Amino acid sequence: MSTKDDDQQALFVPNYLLYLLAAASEAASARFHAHVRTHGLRVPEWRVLACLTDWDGSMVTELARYAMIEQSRLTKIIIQMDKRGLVSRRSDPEDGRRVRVFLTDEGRTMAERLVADAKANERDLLNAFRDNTGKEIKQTLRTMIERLEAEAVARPAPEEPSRTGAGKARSKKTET
Amino acid sequence: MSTKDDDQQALFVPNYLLYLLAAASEAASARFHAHVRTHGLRVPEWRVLACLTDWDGSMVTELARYAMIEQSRLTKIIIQMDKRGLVSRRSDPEDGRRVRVFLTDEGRTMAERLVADAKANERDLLNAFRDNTGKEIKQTLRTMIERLEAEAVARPAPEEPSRTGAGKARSKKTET
DNA sequence: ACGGAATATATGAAAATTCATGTTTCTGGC
DNA sequence: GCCAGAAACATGAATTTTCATATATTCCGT
Repeated sequence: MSTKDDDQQALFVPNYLLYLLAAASEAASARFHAHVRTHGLRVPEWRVLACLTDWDGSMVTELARYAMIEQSRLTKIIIQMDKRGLVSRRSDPEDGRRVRVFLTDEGRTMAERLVADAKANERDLLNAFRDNTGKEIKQTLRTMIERLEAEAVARPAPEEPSRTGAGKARSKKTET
Repeated sequence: MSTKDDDQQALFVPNYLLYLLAAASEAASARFHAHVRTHGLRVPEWRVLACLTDWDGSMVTELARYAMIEQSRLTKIIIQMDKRGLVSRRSDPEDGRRVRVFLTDEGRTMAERLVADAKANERDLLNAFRDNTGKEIKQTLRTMIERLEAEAVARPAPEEPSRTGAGKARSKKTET
């Protein structure tokens, strides 16, 4: 027993919280993300559609936060989705700087179908962890996120890049 | 009360398991990832270093699995890290196809420092959830990953792209 | 009403990532 | 030993993503 894949005795990675979170997220999402791709959408696009089912007409910046996509990137994705007819962009009459994003009929159709699929998939997932593993996982994660985000604004992270001087952060374009 | 940020009553996204997992992962990692960048490393590079502290000398394919990075991408990242002197690549004498990756002294120094920082950061995180939120979170995630990966090999995901025929998956390069 | 500071998005160029496929090196029969 | 097929990496071209900044509006204080 235990010839392959180490017994991960005192290994760092397999027991590191951030790794476990990332790996769990990946593992749990893999199947559905593949499903999304069969519909001709990339994951970020699916996220946009999903967010719009909840917050149709929200502005780019908001959408970026909801969908966890950086603003500049989201702008480009939205422009593509617009050309493709999944969403429409209209500048806010109240504030000319803002661009509000709406689902088109086609976009809504696709969004609603995928959300339904997502819910079904989620049911299966939670079901597989019926015992207790998945029992309070959602609440746990919610609490986790809340606290972390609250802390993020409260304690905006220090700097301290160098310690011994060996690992000098290279300001983007140094060397090569 | 509840003017901003909705009461997320029956909203989909804020209660969707896959969203919660991704968001929790992001929120939990944000600070440390920023720390990593101040050391002139990108997240994937940090992952490689971390994995090598556990599995120094592993082959590219293994490393890719451990670090959750696609092979082709990892190859490119490793080549860069090699040039930069963080790792060294040597073809396996036992099997010429394989390329084994090792930490250089410099790489090990940086890796060990960051792993120490990561552990300290993890302590803080788990500490902040001392109550019970973070109590069994790790075990929960571990179980989750195990089951999901087991299931992934057992039930290799079906196909079923179209349902009504509306959302035809576009095979990469169809339409502009 | 004016100018400076904020906000909200858009953009461009450089770098990274993806996908499909090419190479090279083993493996297992025959 | 020889060969088809598999395995492990590397590559190239097309796309995406990133980062820094430009642009356009709105806000505010005076």
